Amino acid sequence: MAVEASDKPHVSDGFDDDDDAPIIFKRSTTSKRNVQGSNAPTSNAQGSSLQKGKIIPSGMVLPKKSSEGISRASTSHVKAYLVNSPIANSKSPIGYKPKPSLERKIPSDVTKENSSIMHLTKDNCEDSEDELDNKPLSARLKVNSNNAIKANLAVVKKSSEDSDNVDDNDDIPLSARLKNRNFGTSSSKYDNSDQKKPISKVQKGPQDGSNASINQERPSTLSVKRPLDNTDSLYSSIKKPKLSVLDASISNKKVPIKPEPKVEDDDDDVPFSQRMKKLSESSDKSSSLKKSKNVIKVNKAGSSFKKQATKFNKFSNNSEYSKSTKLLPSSGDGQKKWTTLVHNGVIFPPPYQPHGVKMLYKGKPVVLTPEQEEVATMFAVMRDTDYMQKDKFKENFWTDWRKLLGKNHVIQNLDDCDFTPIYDWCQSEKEKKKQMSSEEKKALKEERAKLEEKYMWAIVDGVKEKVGNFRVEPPGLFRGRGEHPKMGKLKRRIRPNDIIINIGKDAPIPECPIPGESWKDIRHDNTVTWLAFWNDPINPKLFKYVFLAASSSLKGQSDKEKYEKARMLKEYIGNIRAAYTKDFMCRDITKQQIAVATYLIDKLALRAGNEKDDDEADTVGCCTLKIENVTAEAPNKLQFNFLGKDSIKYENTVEVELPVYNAILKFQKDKQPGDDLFDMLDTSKLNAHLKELMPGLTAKVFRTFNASITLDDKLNKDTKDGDVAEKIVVYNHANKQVAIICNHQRSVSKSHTAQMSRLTEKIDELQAVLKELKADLDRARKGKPLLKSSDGKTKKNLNPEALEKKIAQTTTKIEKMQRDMNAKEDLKTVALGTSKINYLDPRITVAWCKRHEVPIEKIFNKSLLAKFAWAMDVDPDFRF
DNA sequence: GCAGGGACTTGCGTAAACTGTA
DNA sequence: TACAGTTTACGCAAGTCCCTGC
Repeated sequence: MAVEASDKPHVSDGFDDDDDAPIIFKRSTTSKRNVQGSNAPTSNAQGSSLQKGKIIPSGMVLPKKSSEGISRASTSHVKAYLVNSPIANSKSPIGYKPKPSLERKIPSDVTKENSSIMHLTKDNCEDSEDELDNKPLSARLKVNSNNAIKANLAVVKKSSEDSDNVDDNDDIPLSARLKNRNFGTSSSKYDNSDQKKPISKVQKGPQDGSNASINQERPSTLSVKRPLDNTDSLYSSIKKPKLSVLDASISNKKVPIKPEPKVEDDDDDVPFSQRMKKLSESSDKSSSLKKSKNVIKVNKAGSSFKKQATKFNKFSNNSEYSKSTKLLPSSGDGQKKWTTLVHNGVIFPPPYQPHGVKMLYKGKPVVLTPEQEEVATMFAVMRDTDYMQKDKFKENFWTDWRKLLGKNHVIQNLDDCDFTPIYDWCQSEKEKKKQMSSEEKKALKEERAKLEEKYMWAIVDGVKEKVGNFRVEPPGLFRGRGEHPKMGKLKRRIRPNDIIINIGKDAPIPECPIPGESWKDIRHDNTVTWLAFWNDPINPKLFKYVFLAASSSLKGQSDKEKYEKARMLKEYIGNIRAAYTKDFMCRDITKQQIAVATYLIDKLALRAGNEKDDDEADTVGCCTLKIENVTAEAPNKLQFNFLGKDSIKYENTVEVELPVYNAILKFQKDKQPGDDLFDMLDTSKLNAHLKELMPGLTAKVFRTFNASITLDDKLNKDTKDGDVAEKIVVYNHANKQVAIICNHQRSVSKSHTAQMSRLTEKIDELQAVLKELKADLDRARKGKPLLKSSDGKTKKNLNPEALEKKIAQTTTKIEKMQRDMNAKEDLKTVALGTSKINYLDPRITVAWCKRHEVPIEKIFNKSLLAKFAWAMDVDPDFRF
């Protein structure tokens, strides 16, 4: 949904019938919340609980507004919670400072205060708080983002300027950079002009049945009609046979629902691919209408999308099976995921080939059996890694290797082992491989591809889909991250009788590729998406699965549902924040802990934090924070310091609301280091509570929501006129903000410093050339002969026009290098990919590219284009 | 209500592939 | 064309969260 900021944006309770009026969100007051209740959430997303007909708990927080959509489900269960929402009925949500409306005060002059606090006092203007309701807390931070973008853009404008504009805080943990931001800043106000545009577009009809939260007051007959100008024509033209996360919420709409045409219902049990074929004619009609509309709008960018579509079509045509870039109808957990499934199982790594190179023990060569040698080689190749500095790694390796050696082996301790001969042999093999001619490399690649071809594809309901990881993991030493207690243990070879295959009942059982062996089991479970699995040899309680690739329809559908659920949170977030704010001072300690934990998850995009076993690395998330992970700094700052997922350090100091600060002090009282901060809480309790606030809501939805809305907001706020390169700078910067919020870090490349030095040198050289050219131009204009070049050579006399051209070329080159250099420095510790792959709704990017004529290939690589094929048809006006 | 099994998503490091430049 | 530098794809570890059975 597009929104543009007015000078005083605020949040309205509902939607104005006036299509042309800007969408205004206004934080609801007590009395209005009941009115909202009549406007059920209709975002095209819904939790599985609804699908399964679960009763919606009475505590459900109502969304601020509904979406236009098509209800395909019963609405009875929705009505139940519409009536009973305590939030809607609450009179004084803020316990410590009674106030009729739900308010967290945003300082009126946040830039001056430089505070990240969200105040609760009444004497702050409602406007500023209202405008923030639909933004992630992180996005409210006072960011130096604009400066950074300007810095990068300035390079384009002023090539000769130095690179002072790059962030100088790259050595600070990503999360810590947040502290420079101001929660509650109005820097990311929606723009009113933006608000208007999309609304008018969206109201023409939901592009994917999910976009819109718009025009809830429309007659129901309108909302259930399948719009002809739906941007996702194929998708839209196909009846979704089952309720999805997306659909159920639509059903919340308290309006009479126009039934779907019966003919479509009959297709419920027909595989999607077949339904697609069946419906292709009708969809063609609508899509052609839609396409013609988009072509006009999209112009140059449109051609890029068309090219992409052609690529997919080519792929599809090459196959004897249909290849869909559209999505399967949703199916919730425990429901049918496929009707027919055919695949060829998995491929095993080749058996170990002994090299016969002898390692040394106390300086003497030792003969090893092939099994012993294989494991010794695994250890030898890790010589240059950090694992070799870790005692636990060596200890675990020694324990497992010793079992293979036997007690009476000549090798009696690891310290006297010298693996250098094996290491050297591996290095030389590596080198040999490197030295192979390109023909040899190509031949090897083709040979491998030929071997693997049959495993690469599965046929799901008649559609050829790529398999993600069809190669069985080879044996190796376990590379647990951080201080994993099992690092270095031998990950044994997986054999066919470790593997359970899942396949369609009528499909041929994949032939076991190892003669004389057989699969552990064959299943025909169509409620799951995995094709095969085996028990993790390191932790047999865990499994390793073979799934379809990210580009598959099944994964795409799941992805889309994820983003729709996050979009739905946008409708609920205001009331959810009000609800937890109310509980900050609750006497019920569990409630209070839930409130504070939810606040942290919302504000800092923390992960939920499941309990962990002792045989895993000691990392934490929100619910598992230990008291030493949070340090209170008077008057109201909290300093976070812990190891999160993958043992990535999270360091951040933020100002919080006083009740949160006090609550943390209370939770820490009388506890010892190592004790849980939230001792009354775990993720299941937290998620159960969240589900009472919004169907399907869990802690991780906040991350998706925060990430996507931040991208949407920043793109729309910061994108200015300019060339594609400038726009990409804006995009990358928005992407960077998201990565910082999510604490997506990467280690600085070893060659970073050298690369920067080289770039600096090159820029200096070009600056010298430019200076010389300018002097030449000056002389040429005066009709004087050119001076000799710096190396003493006589220059060819050029006319002023030619020199001007050269100057322009050199300037452009410098600008590009400067821009690349700034970007490189700016992003050296930030991993942009993770958020792009997992957290940013691709429709935001696609729509932005269309609006601003940026070729989508500049933002999404080949894999992402395939993964997000479902998002490519999005309307240019799409807003998260 | 809880524990644990099970199925999936998220995440970083690195090998492999690709691209630009001399 | 070779090589260095950069980007992408892959591998697999490590999360989240649902479901089931006691």
